[in-house]
Amino acid sequence: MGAGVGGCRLPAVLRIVTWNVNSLKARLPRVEEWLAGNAPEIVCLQETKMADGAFPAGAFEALGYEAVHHGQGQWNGVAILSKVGVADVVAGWDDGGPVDTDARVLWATCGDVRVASVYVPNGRALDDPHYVYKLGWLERLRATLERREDPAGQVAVCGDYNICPDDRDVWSPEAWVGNTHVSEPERDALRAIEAWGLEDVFRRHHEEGGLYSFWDYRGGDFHQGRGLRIDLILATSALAARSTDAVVDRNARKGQKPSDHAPVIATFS
DNA sequence: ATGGTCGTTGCACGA
Repeated sequence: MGAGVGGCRLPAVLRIVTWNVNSLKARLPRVEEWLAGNAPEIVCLQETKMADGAFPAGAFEALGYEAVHHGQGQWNGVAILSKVGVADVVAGWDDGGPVDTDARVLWATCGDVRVASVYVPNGRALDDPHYVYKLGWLERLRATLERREDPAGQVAVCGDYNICPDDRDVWSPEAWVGNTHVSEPERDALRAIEAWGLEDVFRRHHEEGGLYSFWDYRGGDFHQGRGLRIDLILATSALAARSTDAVVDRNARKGQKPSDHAPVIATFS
């Protein structure tokens, strides 16, 4: 597909995936298997946990993907894989602000979509300095969108936001009171990003709650249904208007050596 | 969830 006549190389259907793989080194066999079976056009990965020199670009090339990676070593790390081209790559912040040694954001234009793969800081605890870093990081992302991107264009900001947009996205809102991922400042920061002109594509297709993308490895959380929806595909209205469906592939959370996150897949016509 | 596991790298910490 995509090799049509008349010079049109864009596929009729576009699927955008976001997946926190929790170490691409540990996860490569699972990721390769999943890509071979699903073959989405654009994939945003987070927590690759490797340096750029260790990134297995050849494995993705063999599956038909052009790949770009922004890593730092053993923590963080984000990547974009594309069957529809990669252009205008921006790794990290380009706003001239303070140096951020964490590799958490990567941009590329893939076909007709401007794509970001983001790994928002966890925050750790409401009284932890890392929580302040998280809120500042989200504001920096919002300011980058405002300064550099076009809200009237087709933009997808995909990744692990480490925020549950609302209580429908939390297995037990009561158990999470006082924790990160659900606090009002975090949700306000996410809403401020959306207010620039982005929509939660999965929510567009699923008003119901109880559908999650992350389950802690501990305590059998996956089998107990104790999950969070923190992996989001945010799209501008021009792109969201093309969306026909969005799903979480829970099967990828099963079996041997799964990531603690499942891939989220949005389909566009 | 008081913890529970799995990833990193070492013999603890991050998610």
